[in-house]
Amino acid sequence: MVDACVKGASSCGCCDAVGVLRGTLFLADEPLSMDQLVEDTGYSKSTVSSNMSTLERLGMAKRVIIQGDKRYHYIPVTDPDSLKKDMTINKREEMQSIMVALEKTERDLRACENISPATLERVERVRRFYRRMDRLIDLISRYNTEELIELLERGMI
Amino acid sequence: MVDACVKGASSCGCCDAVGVLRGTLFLADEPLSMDQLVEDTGYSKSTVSSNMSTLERLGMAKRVIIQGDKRYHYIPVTDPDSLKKDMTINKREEMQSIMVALEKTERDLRACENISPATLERVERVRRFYRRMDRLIDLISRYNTEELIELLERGMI
DNA sequence: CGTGTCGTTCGGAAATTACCAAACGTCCGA
DNA sequence: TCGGACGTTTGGTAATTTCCGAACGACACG
Repeated sequence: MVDACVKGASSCGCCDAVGVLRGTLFLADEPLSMDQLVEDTGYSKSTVSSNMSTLERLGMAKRVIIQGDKRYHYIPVTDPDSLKKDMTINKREEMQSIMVALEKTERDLRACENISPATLERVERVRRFYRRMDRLIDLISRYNTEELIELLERGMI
Repeated sequence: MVDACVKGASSCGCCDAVGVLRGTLFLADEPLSMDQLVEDTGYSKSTVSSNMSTLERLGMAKRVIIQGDKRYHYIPVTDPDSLKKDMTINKREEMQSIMVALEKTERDLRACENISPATLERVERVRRFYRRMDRLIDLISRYNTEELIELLERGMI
């Protein structure tokens, strides 16, 4: 399980520790303090601290306050809506940055004297594609998973 | 433009060179030989060779034969269907590996004596979520982008 | 105001990764 | 069968990244 989290983490550019921490948190029975994470994972306190903040930033973990304990405790984020939301947001940002670059490239190409029409056409086509994909992800984020599946299954017939 | 490709490459776990090569290829007017890629990017022949094969494996570039030239030439893959296909395939594989891990974890938890019901419940919930997402991506891969947008826009009303 | 507990930040060491140059294998023509 | 053009594979090195321990800042309590 931890392995799968490590793989997932590395596929979104994070180091192994992020995956290990996520997996540990995910399998824990109760909210874990930083000391417990240090003990369970074998990483140092500083490593746990910095990587837990990236987990938090990515929306994969949350801090909670335990009554009568002044330390922070972490819980894994597991509700479907949050998970789906994070997925779409990440994908969306990726799309946006590519689209910005494509638009700039298109402008540069047009400004240039001896442009190759084929290249320009290619840039345009890819830009159109990304614009569509962006729109698609936007639409997908407006539905919940159930609705989407139902809608698409209905469309298949 | 090349920058955006580099960012995109690093977001799927590839090194910068993969992005640079992809961007270079994308902006080129014609199919490029390895020598030209070496010259344009400044990387060594060995680096270009190995990274072009990963680009090929990822479905982002293709080899073509130019008449009267025994060297390989590369072209960027830019048609929407291929791009979408690769996106969904990659996402799908990611899902599958997480699901396998979740299933194994669930089995292990059940086999264990003193399991926490809360943990088991959490694993089940997340697994259900991933199963749904997998189904969703499967459905998405069966349509083309236009159809999907139309279907979802219609559903919005 | 000290003191102790927590969590974060910082500098350097260790491990990993990316890259290059050289050696190697393969294919083709002479 | 030799020689040359191409592309791939293989150590070795340089650069990056990860991680740790120590120092630091914040906060609560006596």
